[in-house]
Amino acid sequence: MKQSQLFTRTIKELPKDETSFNAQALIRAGFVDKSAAGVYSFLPLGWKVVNKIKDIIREEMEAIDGQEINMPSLAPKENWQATGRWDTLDVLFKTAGSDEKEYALNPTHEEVVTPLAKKFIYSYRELPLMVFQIQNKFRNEKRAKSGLLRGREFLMKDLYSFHANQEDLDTYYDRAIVAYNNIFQRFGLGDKTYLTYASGGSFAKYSHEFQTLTEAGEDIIYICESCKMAVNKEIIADQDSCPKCGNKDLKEVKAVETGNIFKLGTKYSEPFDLKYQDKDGEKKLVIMGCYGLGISRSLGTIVEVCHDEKGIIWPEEVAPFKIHLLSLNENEIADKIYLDLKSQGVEVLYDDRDASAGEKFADADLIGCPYRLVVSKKSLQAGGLELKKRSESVSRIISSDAIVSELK
RNA sequence: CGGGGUGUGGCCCAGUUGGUCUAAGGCGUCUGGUUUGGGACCAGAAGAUCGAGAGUUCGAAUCUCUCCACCCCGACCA
Repeated sequence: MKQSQLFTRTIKELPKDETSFNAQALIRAGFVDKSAAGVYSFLPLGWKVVNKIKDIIREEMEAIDGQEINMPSLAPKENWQATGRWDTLDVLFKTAGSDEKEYALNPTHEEVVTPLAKKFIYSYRELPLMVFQIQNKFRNEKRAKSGLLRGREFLMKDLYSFHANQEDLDTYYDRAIVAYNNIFQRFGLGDKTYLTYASGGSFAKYSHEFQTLTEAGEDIIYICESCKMAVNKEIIADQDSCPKCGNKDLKEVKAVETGNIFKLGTKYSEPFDLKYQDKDGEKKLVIMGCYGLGISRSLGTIVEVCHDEKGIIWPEEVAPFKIHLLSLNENEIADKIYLDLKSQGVEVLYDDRDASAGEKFADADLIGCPYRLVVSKKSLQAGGLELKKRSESVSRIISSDAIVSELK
């Protein structure tokens, strides 16, 4: 992508109506635009990151036998009345159609996926079944805050699993934990993300959250450093030690809930009467699990965790582009390198603008691609191009012949 | 939802004891020229219902009332 053609530009000054780092950096660097409190557009750079995140999630969900689907954002009022949540869930956006039929803008999809599953699950032979989607969710938060960390419309992956019995759910749940760990590892958040015991609501003793350590988070958790588990403050009263090793020396930290997985049991199969016929011929309630992961929230979290005073430092797997190629008045040579890299499938953002060196360097730091490649008189005299990692301060010269093989 | 704060060209802002405000400056944009290793310089240009509505007044960005939006703290967060 040529930066001269890129939709949106970087801005020098901090947006005055944002104080969270993720929102400031993402707006300044041109990744997102805010249209209302907690409602953001993703611009080309931001959407590229979203798609990297989606690809990772998709791979890991398919690896645990999830099948991707897409459910509607609108759900008829009756679905939400069936579980009683039409009246009790205060974050539910409600809207009316022209026929005065009322709908919910789905904040989660148990009320949609359960009746959907009912249409296709009849026998134990169809279980287990796992479906997931990556979709916009709507929650009418009393107060949207912290940039992308708490929005009213946001991107989320939600997977739902259907099982014949509790043991099968338990086994699958553990596989999901492994998949989630892989995902956060690939996001570059592995070291900072803790599997955390949290409230299970009315239907299970505990749920598990994936909490990523950052001061920008609004949750308080207690971490056990020896086994990398944590306990959410909300349940610390009944769980004052590490649930895994019994360690009582827990450390209080702030974190953001990037994922949350639940054993739903029959909470939703009951109201929708989702049953299957077992080997013995008996009709039994399907046992369910749900597994959420905030995509836009993860994006914001990555920015909170991976940055310095100059800007974002994208982990390689989620970076909008691998390389930021800067031409300092050497567009002829840079054009060629750009085309070479592109033809080899290397993702390059090429700063071909007629801008000063200082502006290009500042933008490269702000946007935060993992590698910066500079073509200038100076670099050519030194024997090629200057290559620098965004995360490091040292640079080195590589010959133009070696670039493609080095960076592919 | 309670408390606090802020709304002035696309962005950041000055101006608010009412009076050359016919709204200043910086960034960005456009034109011309000079520049090019850490957000360059010169000259010129375009761009504003001063958040909205109502009111007070000879006169309102400035005062009053109502409303709206955004940010922060708190509460809330299957």
